[in-house]
Amino acid sequence: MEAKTARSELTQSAIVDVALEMARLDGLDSLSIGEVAKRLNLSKSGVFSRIGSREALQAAVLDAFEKTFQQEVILPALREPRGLPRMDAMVRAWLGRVGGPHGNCLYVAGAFEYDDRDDAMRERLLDGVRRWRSTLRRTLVQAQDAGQLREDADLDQLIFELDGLFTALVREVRFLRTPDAVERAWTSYRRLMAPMLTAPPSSASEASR
Amino acid sequence: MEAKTARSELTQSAIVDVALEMARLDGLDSLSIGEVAKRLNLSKSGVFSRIGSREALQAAVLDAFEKTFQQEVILPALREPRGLPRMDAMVRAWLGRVGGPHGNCLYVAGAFEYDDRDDAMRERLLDGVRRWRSTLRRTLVQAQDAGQLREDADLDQLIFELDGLFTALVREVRFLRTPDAVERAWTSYRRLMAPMLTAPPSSASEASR
DNA sequence: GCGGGTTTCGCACGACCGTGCTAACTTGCA
DNA sequence: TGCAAGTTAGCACGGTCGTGCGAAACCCGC
Repeated sequence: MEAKTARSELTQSAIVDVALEMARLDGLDSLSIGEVAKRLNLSKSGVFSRIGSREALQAAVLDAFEKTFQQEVILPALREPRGLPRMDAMVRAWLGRVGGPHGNCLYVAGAFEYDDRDDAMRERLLDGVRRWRSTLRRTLVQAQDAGQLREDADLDQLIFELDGLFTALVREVRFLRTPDAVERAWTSYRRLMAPMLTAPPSSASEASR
Repeated sequence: MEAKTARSELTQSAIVDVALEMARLDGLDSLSIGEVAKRLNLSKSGVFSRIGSREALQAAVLDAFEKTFQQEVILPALREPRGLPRMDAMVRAWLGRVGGPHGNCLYVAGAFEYDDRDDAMRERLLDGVRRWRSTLRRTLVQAQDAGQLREDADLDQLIFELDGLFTALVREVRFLRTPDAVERAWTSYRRLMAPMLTAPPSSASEASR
């Protein structure tokens, strides 16, 4: 089960790669070992012996997703200065992702697969979402510290609306397939932030677009 | 397959009832005929012969959901005067639903099950969402006609944000299980509408809360 | 009470699921 | 080169799935 050779690690990561791809399209819950095996020209038990169990595969896929999420959304934003610019960068990266080919977000779509459940996978998903939200919060607090965001801004409310905007965008792009959905989301973001800003010199949130 | 007796219609509706219940919890896609049969103490083929096929059952469930949606959200609002009051009533009914035991919305959750597909069920779901949005639009237009909503309000943008708010709320309540999520959604709704109102005498949107 | 139509059941089929077990294969080290 | 360890395949098991088909049960009009 555990990887002990270079080769096994290679197939392991190939498995997780293709499983992540599948989970993005059909959801974490409809991952099947047999289908993964078919796409890799492996035997079902070959895949199984590598990953240990279906649930372990789902967990590994979630980890892999978290990694790409960090890579594509959070890490680039860390190159921007703390506070609003970093916030804008994160939002820009997030919105950009949804438009792309790998636009689906397991933290969004997974929420609706596991909402009325109570198992380990739901907890895992929750952890991911909580991490993401605490990153948002940290950035917003830094914006407050920098004097860019009003001190009396209700951060919980703001985070609810921001994460809600992301959720809505995924639905709009992938289900409704509205062509200008990303544009609409940008407009929403600006409208959302504007009243919270401390009389910006030239609307930091708008300028960074 | 078709109902020809009073009794058959009764079992038919019993089947759809329990199937709707199940679809609300686990999603339209994980409906299974065997599970429905088990919960009704019927044989699997008994259920099957009544509904014709799994897909027909899903369609019937969707129709039943639409009916309850009309009943619980749209119909009560029609008793309010056109325009903003009716809009507020619809939103109030919607938000109230999510808090309740049957809070899940197939138009929201289903969107994430069928987003990357291209079959008849997706089309059916889309039709439902489009109907709902056109109801929203009609009400907003009536609010404009009544001089309550600014003529230059971007209705498409507003509808995106409103429906997005509903989507976000479902996730917040059922997945995150944030206790005061409905309160947050109300706050969002008021913030969303406020800039669009035509200098209200005493904020119609707030008063109706 | 009996007959005919309607409804439900029992059973079977093939497909796919996750998971074990054992044998075959590949690889790296002595 | 040979041996041991690690990796994959083959196969089987029990389960659930949707779907068909023929027989049983039921209900209603005569």
